[in-house]
Amino acid sequence: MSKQLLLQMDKQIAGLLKRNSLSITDSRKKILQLFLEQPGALAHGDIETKAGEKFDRVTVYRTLQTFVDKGIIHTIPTADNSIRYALCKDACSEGHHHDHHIHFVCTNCTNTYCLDDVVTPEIKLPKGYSAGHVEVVVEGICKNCK
Amino acid sequence: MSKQLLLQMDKQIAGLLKRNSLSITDSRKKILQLFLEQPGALAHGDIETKAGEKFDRVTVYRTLQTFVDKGIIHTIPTADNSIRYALCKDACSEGHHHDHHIHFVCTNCTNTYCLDDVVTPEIKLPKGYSAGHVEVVVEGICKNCK
DNA sequence: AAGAAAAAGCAACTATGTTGCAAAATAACA
DNA sequence: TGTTATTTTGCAACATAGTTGCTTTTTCTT
Repeated sequence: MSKQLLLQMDKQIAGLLKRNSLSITDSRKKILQLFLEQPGALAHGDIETKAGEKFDRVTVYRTLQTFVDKGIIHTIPTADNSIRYALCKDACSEGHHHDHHIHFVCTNCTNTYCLDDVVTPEIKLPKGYSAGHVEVVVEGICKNCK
Repeated sequence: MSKQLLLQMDKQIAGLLKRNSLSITDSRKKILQLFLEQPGALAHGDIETKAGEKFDRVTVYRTLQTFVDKGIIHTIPTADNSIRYALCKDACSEGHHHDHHIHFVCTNCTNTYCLDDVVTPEIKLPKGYSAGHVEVVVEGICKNCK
């Protein structure tokens, strides 16, 4: 990556942190950068591997938690019990997520993607049940692997 | 539970194990019984607590894995990263699950239910993506808690 | 009932996640 | 810009979750 692009990204990251009234620290910058560079979602393990040489495990956990609380990233549940995280779109704000898109897990490359243009469908529930949040995860082959 | 009902359940359990060519052991019987008694899904922790005084942790892990492999139970992913297990309907067989129903997590009682009558909707994916399995988890209030 | 096969139990280990506290970095402000 | 207050980090210790190899016990087969 060019020096200029790095500087630009640094500004973008700093702005994102400021907007969420978070202090700007090395670990937060590094972890946000990982998300911005990555098209899909990241599992905690990925982040620890990629950023972990520089930062303590605990810091990674706490940083991710902070980002989730602030609505900067959101979690994606998967069948193999490994939570993945992905950047939220602008509409998300603290304590008020708008994650009405579905998630896609590629069984070939194992990447997880947010399909931001695919909204979760209405689900008709049996009598007596009332729906809150609806989570849809589709497994299949992504466009890069087909 | 009456003695007669227990005997009947024992027969049902033994049959289920035999049909899946599994040997009939105390732990398998006990764990299956837990699933049959329980309306909702069970997390590993629940099972370890309820059956764990009698059985080794490792046995519980291996038994659940065996049941999943045979298609006797299936897993339900949840947002809090705790896999839950529930009995499969008859249509499931080894390596070939027919879990086209959705799952419901009650935010009040925290129970997880299979809504067997609610089938997963068709999802229209962007160009290039091909869908395999679709997993839908709805959060809300169940009919017992409303 | 005896031998073969499968499963359970045990021990040890790895991975994952959490908490309290002291040290270091960041922010606020004179 | 330097000083203090606040926030965040790193460390240590702990708690929980899950795995693997191996021996003993149980179940199955005949």
